[in-house]
Amino acid sequence: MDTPEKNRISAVSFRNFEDSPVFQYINDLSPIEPVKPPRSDNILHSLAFTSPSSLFSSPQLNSYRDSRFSIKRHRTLDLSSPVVVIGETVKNSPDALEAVKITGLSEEQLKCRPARLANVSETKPFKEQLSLAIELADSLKNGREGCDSQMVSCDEEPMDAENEIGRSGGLRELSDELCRQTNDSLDFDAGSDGVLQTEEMGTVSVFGAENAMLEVAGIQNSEQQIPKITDPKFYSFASEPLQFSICCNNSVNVVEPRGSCSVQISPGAPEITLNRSSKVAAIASIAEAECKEDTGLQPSRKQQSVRRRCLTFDVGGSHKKIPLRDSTNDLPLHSASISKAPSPQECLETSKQDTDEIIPIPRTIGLHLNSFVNPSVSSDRKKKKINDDRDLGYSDVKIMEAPERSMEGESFDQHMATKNRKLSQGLDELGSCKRCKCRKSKCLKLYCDCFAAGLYCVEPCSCQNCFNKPIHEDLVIKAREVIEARNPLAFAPKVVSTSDSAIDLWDENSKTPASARHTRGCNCRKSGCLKKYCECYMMGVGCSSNCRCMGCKNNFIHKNEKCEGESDAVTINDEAKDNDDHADASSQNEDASKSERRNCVLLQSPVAFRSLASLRKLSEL
DNA sequence: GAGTTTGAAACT
DNA sequence: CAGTTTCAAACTC
Repeated sequence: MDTPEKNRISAVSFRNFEDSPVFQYINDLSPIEPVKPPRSDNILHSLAFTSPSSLFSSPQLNSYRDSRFSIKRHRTLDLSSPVVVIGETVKNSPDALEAVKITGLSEEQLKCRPARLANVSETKPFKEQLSLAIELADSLKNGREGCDSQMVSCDEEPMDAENEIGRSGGLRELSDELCRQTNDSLDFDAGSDGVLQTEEMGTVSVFGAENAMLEVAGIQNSEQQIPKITDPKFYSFASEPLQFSICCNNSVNVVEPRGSCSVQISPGAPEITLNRSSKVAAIASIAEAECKEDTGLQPSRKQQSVRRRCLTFDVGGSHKKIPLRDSTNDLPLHSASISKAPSPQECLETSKQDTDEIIPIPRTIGLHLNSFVNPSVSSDRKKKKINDDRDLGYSDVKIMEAPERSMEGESFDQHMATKNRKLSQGLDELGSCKRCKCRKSKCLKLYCDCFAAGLYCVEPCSCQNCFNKPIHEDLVIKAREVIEARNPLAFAPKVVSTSDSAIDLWDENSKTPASARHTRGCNCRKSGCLKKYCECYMMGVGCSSNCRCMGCKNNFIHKNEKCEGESDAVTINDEAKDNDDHADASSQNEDASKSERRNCVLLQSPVAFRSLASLRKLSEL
């Protein structure tokens, strides 16, 4: 607790930092700010369609996301806890890697609170600890080179330094970052998220999440690894002998298990510690999740539809296994799963009971749904990946073996095949794979269907020079920002209801969005809005007054008209337009009727279908 | 599969 | 804001 004596010590120790230019810089940074979740009244517009994930900033349904805590990412490296931990770790144990990673982890968490700095880092001067950290990170970086190619498959594209950081994962990232910290600015790139990345709206990026899982599995560097999972609400990670945990509720706990110290930085904060046995917990929980998925405990389609690019596995939310990812998708496929894990509250309780026992891992791992992709990838490849990992010294392949053991007679291949089928089905339902063929846009413009839909490109895509991949997450985000700056609604659903009630939107018999309309309308000139060049037609909605099309024959039914009367179904817009088209009326009417029937029967676009499915589900709630 | 058409997106 | 260019999907052969 904050006794006067402790405060006095803190104040004295803090002076060690004040002289540091680094600290001065940090001190000038803006404080961390919580991000308010979107209002629920955005549901109708956001849940549907191609609305992006948390990676993107467009409003979206937040039903399954814990809105209690969101962190706005700051592009700064926090030097408070990292230095402390590194200093302690270097001094006390060979678990240097943990310390380095902790350095990265704390980036998001602590915004340089002097009191914390003072309390925790009494053992070494700030500069000394920092230099130790840099030295350590450098040495570790050199030792990690061989792992990079295994961690992620390289893109054919050369990567810039920024991407390189993101690709290589936390260690190199951290090392580079640390070096940069000392050499020039303290700018900490938000995209270098190998170790930890939290995103706005409280999710963790795919990249960060998967790396987090790697670390949970202890895969990266065998014995030196610590269990680590990240959560915007609750970060906890540990090493021996130092155990270190950070809570977002203004607390930092440092536990020296050998009994030397236990520093409670902030009064009232729960003490959360993890140790290496957490790896066992991770493995067990992942295995459990694998089994559960096969027994049907998968998230509903509704959840999937809401969680697009980055699925979030929040505290209090349902648990969703993060599926394996194909190596061609840039990220490791092993251990790319997170499973049932208790809430932080449960974590606290468990850890209090016995920190040497299996410690639950805090949840909230985000994942791009595209990681579901590539169900066709053979399990042999996955196995090969595992073996490769093993050859590279990734010790905890148990994380993949666990489901095999748990399957009682079902082979690994069968298990994977079953899972892949399910993933494939889910993928099809969501229409997640756009299979773009972009050549020049780098898949970072709205030309790219994948990008426009808030999806990463995946293996089925035949795009060239693609940057719309998790390893280029920074670029994706930036591209997104640029586009949204130009048009804030660029990523908004293109089809929205014109009705007040979502229930009205869905014609159960005809599967028709009776009141759905393209928000911006089309501008077709030659296609008559009867080909898929026309976005209205593509989305399965009729042209409306929003459209500026010429010779429109996409005579959809307006909200007050009935579907059965196909021949009568003429929109107001069409009436005006049809005045220009009387010469071709007879043949066109036939086409129009076909179009209407088609529209009434099926929303051909997966996006539109998904959108309406979401609306229908919403109406059922 | 190559070439053409089309309209949205991007650019000026 | 309008005109032009770029782009990738849709379409045709």
